[in-house]
Amino acid sequence: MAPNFLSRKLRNFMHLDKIDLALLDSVISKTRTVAAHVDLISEGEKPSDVHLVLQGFACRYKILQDGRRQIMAYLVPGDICDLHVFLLDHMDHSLGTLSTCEIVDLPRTVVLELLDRPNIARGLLLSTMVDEGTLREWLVNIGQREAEPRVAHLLCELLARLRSVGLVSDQKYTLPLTQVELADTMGMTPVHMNRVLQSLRRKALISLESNQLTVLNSKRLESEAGWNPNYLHLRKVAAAAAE
Amino acid sequence: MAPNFLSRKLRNFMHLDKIDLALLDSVISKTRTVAAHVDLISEGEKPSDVHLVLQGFACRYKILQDGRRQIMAYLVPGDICDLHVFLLDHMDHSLGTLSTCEIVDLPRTVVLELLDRPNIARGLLLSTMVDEGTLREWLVNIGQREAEPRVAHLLCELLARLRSVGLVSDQKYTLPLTQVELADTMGMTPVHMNRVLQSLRRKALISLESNQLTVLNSKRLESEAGWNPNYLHLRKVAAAAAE
DNA sequence: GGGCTGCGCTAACCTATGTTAAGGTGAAAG
DNA sequence: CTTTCACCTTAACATAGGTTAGCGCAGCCC
Repeated sequence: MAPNFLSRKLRNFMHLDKIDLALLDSVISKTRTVAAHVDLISEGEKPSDVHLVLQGFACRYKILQDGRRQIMAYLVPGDICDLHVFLLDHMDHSLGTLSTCEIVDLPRTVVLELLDRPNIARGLLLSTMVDEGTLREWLVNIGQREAEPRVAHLLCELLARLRSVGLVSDQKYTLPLTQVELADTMGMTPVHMNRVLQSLRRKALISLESNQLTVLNSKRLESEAGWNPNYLHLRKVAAAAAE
Repeated sequence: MAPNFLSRKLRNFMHLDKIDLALLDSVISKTRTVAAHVDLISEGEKPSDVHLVLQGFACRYKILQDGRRQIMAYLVPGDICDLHVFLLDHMDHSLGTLSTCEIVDLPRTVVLELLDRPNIARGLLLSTMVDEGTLREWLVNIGQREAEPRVAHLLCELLARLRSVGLVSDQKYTLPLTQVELADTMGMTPVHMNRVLQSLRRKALISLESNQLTVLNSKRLESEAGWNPNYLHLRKVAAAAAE
């Protein structure tokens, strides 16, 4: 059975006991596979389930009148979205897959069941707050940093986030995104995104081919990015033994 | 006594009964005045109280190593920040005043008291979600829009938000910010901020003098901005009678 | 096998925005 | 009354990043 990325993630924040872990395992049993570039829910719709990503990359995004798209968040394995979404009666943005994904739809009742377990509840709330912090950091990133440090920052963040759920080995992770999608994330054009990636490669900070991203020199990449991981609030539990 | 901006705001989302209103009134009795440009809490500190703004403008912001500042949110009268902040053990950003402010510090116990009233709790949760939606919209704004529509968008948002708490009359509101602060909000330089404001004035879309902003032509300002207020989720209760 | 199509890459050119510098005004301070 | 200081304003110049266009390659369909 696939590792439970949700419990892996929550254990970055909280200790979970056997019962918690069993509940989390049961919750992810009904997976569905969603193709790339498919909406899980679209702007304007009434939210129904909470979505949990177990594999692949999904995102939040908005499309403007003129067709420009801004990707506002990546959802990677272990990420759960919109814990409290039931309160709203229409989505003000869309949620869609970027790559092929394994998704779990959590109906309201199941969410409430999870929130009944104190440590799971705290973990989920904390990870919601981390999502918000991440959003704020993205705003800073786009508002203040020039293109190259901006991209470097994103790559550092993904390294940290994916590592926290065990998806990094050897400073390498899968980045199943096209340059157009990266550009729409960073608020720049695909042409410029390409220029930046070339430059990062030329400086031997990263390598990226066929969706495999390797951080070749994390020290320098981080300093280029002005990287400070405090907003991920990951220091709580140092060790996270594999399942 | 000053109007209770918190209950005004919550009544945009939920119906509140007499007991709710009385509780909200009692909660805002211990106000303190904070001078402009003072931190309510700084990055790295352990959060203690939840802060409520009753008058003036405050903001969330971060400062980068090189001294650049990004303002990530405005807190205007009625805004409450970080309902769940007690969960975190250090702030990943700062909270500070922009103008002179009236602030209420809500200790944990008072917050819990508020959350005990179901309609207040739902209202607070909803307004937290609106804050998040606003943050996402700011990301889109900075990521995708050019300077002039970007500023126009901010001014439209403030018109809507301040109107929802009764602080707009005659398409006019108080904007107690310098052009430097506006620039730090919009991810641009003060010089360019000035150019944009001049241009909006020349087009007779706004007037702005001594911190009074008037929207002269909201139709055209909104179309310039690509304005869509759906993310404020304000349509719930149409009427909001004054206290 | 030939033609699409999506994606990465590059070049030449253009423009929105940043940079630097300096003058003007009004309010506060001495 | 004079000085100072914060803020607004404008101008001249510099550049990061946008725009447009085109090539090459790999995978896929017929």
